[in-house]
This record gives sequence, structure tokens and C-alpha cells, in this order.
Amino acid sequence: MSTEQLDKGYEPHDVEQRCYEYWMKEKLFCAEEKQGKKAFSIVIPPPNVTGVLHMGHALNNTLQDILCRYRRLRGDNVLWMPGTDHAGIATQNVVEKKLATEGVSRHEIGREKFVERVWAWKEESGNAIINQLKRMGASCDWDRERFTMDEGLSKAVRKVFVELYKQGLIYRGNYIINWCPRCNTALADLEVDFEDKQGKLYHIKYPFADGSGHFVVATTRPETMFGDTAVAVNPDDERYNNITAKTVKLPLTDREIPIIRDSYVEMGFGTGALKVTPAHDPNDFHIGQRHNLESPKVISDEGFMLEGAGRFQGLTREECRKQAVEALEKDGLMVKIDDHAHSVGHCYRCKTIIEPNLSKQWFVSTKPLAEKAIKAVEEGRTRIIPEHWTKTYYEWMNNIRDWCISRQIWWGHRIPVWTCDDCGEIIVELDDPTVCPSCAKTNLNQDTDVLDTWFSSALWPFSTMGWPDQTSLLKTFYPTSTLVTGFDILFFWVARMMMMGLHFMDEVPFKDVYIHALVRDEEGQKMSKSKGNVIDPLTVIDSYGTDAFRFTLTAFAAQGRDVKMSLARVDGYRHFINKLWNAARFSFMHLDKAYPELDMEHMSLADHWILSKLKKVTDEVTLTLDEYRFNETANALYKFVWNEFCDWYLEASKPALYGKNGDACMNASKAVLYRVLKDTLILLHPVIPFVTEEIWGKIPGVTGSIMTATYPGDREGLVVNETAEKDMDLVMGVISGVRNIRGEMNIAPSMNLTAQFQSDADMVRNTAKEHKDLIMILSRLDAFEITPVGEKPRSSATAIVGDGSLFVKLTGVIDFDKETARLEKAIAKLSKEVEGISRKLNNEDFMGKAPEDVVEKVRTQHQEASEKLDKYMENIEKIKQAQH
RNA sequence: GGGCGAUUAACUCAGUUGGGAGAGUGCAACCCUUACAAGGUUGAAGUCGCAGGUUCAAGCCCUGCAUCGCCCA
Repeated sequence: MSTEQLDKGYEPHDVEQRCYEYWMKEKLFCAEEKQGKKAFSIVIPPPNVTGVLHMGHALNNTLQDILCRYRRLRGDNVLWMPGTDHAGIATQNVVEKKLATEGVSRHEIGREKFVERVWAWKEESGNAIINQLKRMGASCDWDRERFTMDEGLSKAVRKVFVELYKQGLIYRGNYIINWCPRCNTALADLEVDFEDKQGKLYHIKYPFADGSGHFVVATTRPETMFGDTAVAVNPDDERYNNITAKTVKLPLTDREIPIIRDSYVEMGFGTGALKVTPAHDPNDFHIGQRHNLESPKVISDEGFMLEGAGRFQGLTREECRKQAVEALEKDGLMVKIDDHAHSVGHCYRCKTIIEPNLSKQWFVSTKPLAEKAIKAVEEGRTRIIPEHWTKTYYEWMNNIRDWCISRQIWWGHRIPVWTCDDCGEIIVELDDPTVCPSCAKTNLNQDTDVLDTWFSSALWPFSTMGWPDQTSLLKTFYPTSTLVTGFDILFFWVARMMMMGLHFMDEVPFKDVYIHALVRDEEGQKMSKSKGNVIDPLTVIDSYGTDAFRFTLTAFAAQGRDVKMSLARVDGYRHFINKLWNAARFSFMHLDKAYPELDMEHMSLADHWILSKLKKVTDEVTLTLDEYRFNETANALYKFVWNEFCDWYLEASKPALYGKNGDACMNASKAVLYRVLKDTLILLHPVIPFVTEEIWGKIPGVTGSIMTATYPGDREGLVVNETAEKDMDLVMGVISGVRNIRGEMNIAPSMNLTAQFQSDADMVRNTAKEHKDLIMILSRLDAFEITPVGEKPRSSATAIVGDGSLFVKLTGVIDFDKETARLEKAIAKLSKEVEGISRKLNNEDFMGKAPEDVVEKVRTQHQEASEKLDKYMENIEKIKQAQH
């Protein structure tokens, strides 16, 4: 027997650090840049370079790591491509805030200096999230780490922009866009968060110019009235069919604006008359286009009123609203102000209310790209899992709108467009131009805007692999195997990668997209700083260990369901890790060398049984991981380790391991223990990499990392052993029967008992006899008799096991009332069951229409249940007689 | 307004072709039995949101309703 090698409890911290360093040193995360071997690849959803790890990252990367470690064990050549994105607006905001504390603005220090400052900040904070991913155990190929602003990726961005421009799929236009007055930039439609807000609906009189009456228009934003260029009514609106007036007087101004008819106007909303402000409302913009209206801007990019607002010029939009309302009331033009709930757009980065704004911006024409992306999913070249997200994907792709990609910030890929000051020529080329190709002058100016960060993220699956160069990495690993991501960036990122991947690579960027849920708090609330309900993954790791945390995330990652995180649950799984640790600790007390061969001949029933169960759990882990049913993987392993391996196998194999059945049996059991421990660790490794590596390293005769082990499912050998499982069921049934009687009758465990098992089935009796010793040890019996059915021992409590009766002799200690009550309870339960089954068998429709195998199954059930019931009835009768 | 999802034990959630309602936590009782008290054994606990329908058979399929949540406009 070997000396004790493990501490009494598992202490994760130094183990985690040590293991991770070992993996890195051995280069076990590195992909092989060559074809031939089956390739498996994942690109990481790049976190913001200046961000910190949150629960979403923790779940996302745990699942990716499980897949990667699993595929490596299966022998695949695995590439997990890591990296970060530059998070244009978010990062710029952070650095601007830092500057503000120094009392300077970015405009004061200038663009060049500012960008230098951002790079410095990136260097300073940029490794934080990478280090945090490492603490999660992420087995990324770190040598290949990429950043969206890297030279290579910037080259890809440039190439994509130029090509799309030349193909006419990027254009510049004066359109209404979402403007954030705080960030001072345009945003894509997707980057606006709508929130329901309680606001006001102002009903304002717009008098007809000919004095024949007036409209009452309803608006939530009276300050935009200075930009009105029409009042619109629905052409089908009979209320306004007979109006003779052609124009209205725009209140608070001296302008007259036309009355137009457009079917966009909802007759039921307000009075059915709509003020049209093309420069400050997206719907009004489209009406304006249809009717050739002018679109004067009356609110500046910074949120102040412009010249068109007359005497209100220079006010903020909020102040203008207040003063304009007062003025309208004074003039008697304000009919009423109602409370009104409506949704208001906010900047997704800074939460400032968005100003729809007319502006000259760059757009990607998405329709042609989206068509290919839709088709790829329809044809199954990319599979979305869970499947129901495909509908959302189609919905969005089918209604896609052009993508505004220019941002008026400084941190990002500068738009590669030059304008010639002299002749106005637009130059869009791969290399920076110095001379105008049209007029040969050199006064060229580059566009000052940068590209949306998502524009570069959209290229991630191929730009990280070296595109536009045709690298061997691309050849080996593109298309990637699986993308693992949250549904919150399905449109932002997944959809756009699909479009770009298909357009530039002519192939989907990934074969499978696994979409996981959001991590919420215990109450199901989204975690947010403002709510103060954020749980920091790193503090969880510090308190419970990475493995316990990962197991929790995995066990709760059911498809299509949010993960509600609570520390109590992590604590529960920490117990599991500790249980595993102690099972290994026990194993090491018996394993002092390698046991490479199984000795089928000298194995015990428990040995055969656990190998059969091991085969089953192996199959289940393989199946569930292949189908992304991570929670089922975790639960299958949990049950196997705790309820089968620890609760039954280790207990049942103790006699053999302690040599009570001779050396041959001892060694046979040791070989089984050796095998089961090893295979279990391998199966667990993708989910809980640290503790499994640590234990693995201490197994006698084992060399190298568990990461290089052979996956049990890929090895010859194990089969499901029905006989062993059936026999073990009987043995466990008898043991549980005795334990149940002890528990229910309040018999101290220390009190040794005598029992008898009666059955008329020879096979059953033989099985019981064969494993008599095991039964006696695990149920603490002094004596155990196995006989055909006969006289019931006096003063005994009864349990029915299979087709036999178990009698536990309780001479002197039996409480007849208690035993009667116990049996009555069992009888009541069984009667109900038998009754239900009988009803089925008496039902002609069932007998006639149900498939034969189902009927047969029910017949068997009925027979077993009623035999069991009969036995209980007999026994309770005897108890009653004995009492008298 | 359109779409999606959820509703199962006190709590958190599983439940894949429709065929005997499960787990963990918590609770109760007993136990320091030589891997583990971060443990062991036993037990109590559910008209599977409501109402219809399909079917021999519904937690599961269909329809409607209620409540909650999310996405889009």
C-alpha cells in the first residue's frame, strides 16, 4: 500500500497556478499549422481590450474550453484563437474621462496625441482580461493572440473596405442616423437601446393659413417643431377630406408649411395629423423624401438649438422644449398635455438620449450580403443551436437595413478615403495615395472618421488567421468548427461575420453556432453595476476554486435558458470537487503501481458493474458534448462519480481491496479501480481541468499531462454488462431494504442485525448467495440466510426486493405499530400503482391500439407490482396475527 | 403593434421521437462506520400556470387565456 499522497481536502489555488504554467510550458494549447489531422477550430468572441472579466465571459469561455479540451482528447488538431477588440467608443470614453481628471480635453491635445494616449491605456490595462481568462483555465493558443487594431487585422479591414467600395456595396450618403450628442458620433441602428419612458404628449394647434380652422397635432417632442416642413394626414382619413386649406402657419415662427397626404400617418394616433420634421425623426425623414420636402436641421450635433429655432437659438434641446411649451401656452395654442408612455432611444455606450439626426455618413449596403447569409443557414451549411434562434436570425436578416459604419471618433480604423482639395476626386485604394489620380495635385485629405468596431470584428474568423494572405492557418482551420456566443450579439456580430465571411471567403465562417444564455443573478435580474447585483467571477474563483465555478456554469447551461448564478450553488459543486478529490485519495491508498490489464476472471460483481456504468457514462458524455447539451454532461458525470463510483463501487470494493478475498481478487479490483479512476478523470477533464490534472499527475505509472491522454470512448474494450447490472440491482436492493428498515424503525447503525431472504427463483437465490458477504458488510448483518419461500420469521420487519421477501429480525426491539404503519404506507402506494396499471390493461382501446411492446411492458409492470403487493399484504396479516 | 421564451417539490432547475413525475439545495431523523462531517444512511414533500382539444395514452403535440421575461418596430 502506498503512503497517503493527497491532502485531506482539495486546495485549488496553488494547484491552478501550477497546472496552468505546466500546460503553457509544455505548449499543450498550441495548434499544429498543418493539414492532415482532423481540425477543430474556434475563434474567441473578442472581449474589449480594456474590459474586465464578467459572468458572461466566464460562461462563454468555459463552454469553449470544454469543447476545445474535449476535441483535443479525441485527437483533433485544435485551434482556439484568442484576442481582443479595440472597442472604439467605449475605450475612447474611458480615456476621455481620464483626460478630464487632468483638466484637458482630447481636442486640446489633438488627434495624434490622443490616439497615443489610448494605445498607452491599452498597454496598461490590456492584459487584465487575458490574465483573467487564463485563471478560468482557458486553453487558448496564446502565441497567436490577436487584436483588432493589429497591423495584420488592419490590413484586412482596409482590403474589405476598398473592395466593398469598388463593388458599390459601401457608399456615402446624407441620411438620418442615430446621433449621440455626448459621444458626438453616429451610431448604427443596432447600437441604440430603447427604453420605455413616461413622457408627455403635447397637443398643439397649427392654424390653417387661410384662416379656415386649424389642425391639432400631437407630438412628444415639441422642440423639433422649428424643423417642421409639413403637416401630414392619412389620405383615407375622412375627417380631413374636405379641408380647403393648403398650408398651415407654423406656430412661434413666421413660416408657412404645406399640408400633405401620406398613408404612413396613423389615423388613430392623436388627432390623425402629424407634424413632419425630416431632419430629426427617421419616419419623418422618409415622408420628407417621398414628398420632396426640405430638411432643415434645428438641433446641433452637440444638442443645442440652431438658427431655425428663432429666439430659442442656443438653448439646449431640453430647455428649448420648456420655453417653447410656455410660449405656446401663452399664445393659446397648447390644447392639452397628456401623459404618454413611449420608447426612447439611448446610446448603448453612455445612455444619453439619442438624437435622430441628418448627417453625411458611410454605409454598407447589406441586402446583397444578407441574401447569401440567409441561404447558408437555410441550406444547413451553418447550423444555429438551439435551433429556435434561426427564426430570429432570418427575421433580422430579411428586414436588414443598411449599416452605418462611420464614427466621429478617433480611436479605431481610420476610413481609407481621400478627397482631392483641388478637383474633388474621391480616392479609395489599398495604399495611401499621395497624388490625385485625376488632377495630379497633392492636396489630398483623408476622411477624419473611423470605422465601427464591429466592422473589424465581422472579419475576425479570417482576419485572425492571416487573411488577406492565403496562409496555411486559413487552409487548415477555416471555416471554423463552432462559434460559441451569447444571443445578445447575434446581430451585432454573428450575422455580420456570416455576411463578411461568405462574401470574402466564399465560405461560411463557422459550421455550428452555439448560442448560450445570459448569466443573471439569483432573482433572474440582469447583472449590472447600477443594480449592484454583479458577482465578480474572480472573487468566485478565489472563494471556491475555478473548477467548482466552471462545473456550476456547465451544470446550469441548459439550452435556451438563462443561468441564474448564486454562490450557494457554487458551494454545492465545490463539495463535488472535494468528493472527487477524496475518492482519488482513497484510491491512492490502494494503488502503488500501474495496472494496465484488466483481469476479467477475478473481478467481483462490483467490478463488472462499475465498468458497465463507466461505459454508459462515457457514451453519454460523448453524445451530450457532441450535441452541446453541456448541462447533461455535467449531471451525468456528477451522478456517476457520486452515486455510482463513490456511494456504491468504492464501498463495495473495499473487502477485495483490503485483500479479504485473496490476492488475485485484490489485484483484479485494483486494476478496475485504476482504470475507472483514470477514465473518469479524462471524462471530467474538459469541465474541471485543474483538479483532474492534479490527480492525474499522482497516479502511479502515469506520465505526461491528462490533456494528452486517450479519450475512453476512442479505446477498445468496455461494454455494457446487463447481467452484472441486474445482479447488482438485487444486491443493492437488499442492502437498501435493510438500511430502510433501520432508518424507519430507528435502529442504531451500530446494532448488528440478522436477516433472511426468501425467494422461489433459483437464479435470484444463487445471486444472493454468491454475494452474501458483500450484502452482509454493506448492510451490517451478523447473519444472512437465503431460502425458498417459507415461514415468515417471527418479530421481523419486511421489505420486498425484486421477487423476494427480505425479513429483518427485530426480536425484542420490534415496534409492531411502527412496522404496521410502514407496511400500510407501502401497500397504499403500491395499490394505487396496481390500480392505475390495471385500468390500462382493462381498456380495450389500449390493448387494441397501443404497440405490442408497450402492452407487454405494462403487463410485466402489472405482474411485478401485484406480486409485490400480495407479499406486503401477506406480511401485514402475519404481523397482525403475531400481535395477538 | 410583431416575434421569441418561461410557468414542474419550499428554492433553483432537468425531463429529445407522447408510454410508470426526477436531481441538487433546503428541511426532518439517526450516525464521527479505517477517502471525504465540504461526509454517510433514511425520510417527508408536486391537481407538471389555467381551460379546452387531438390520442388507447399528454409535463411533452394543437388552440385559447393568465402571469413573468427578452428581442424587434
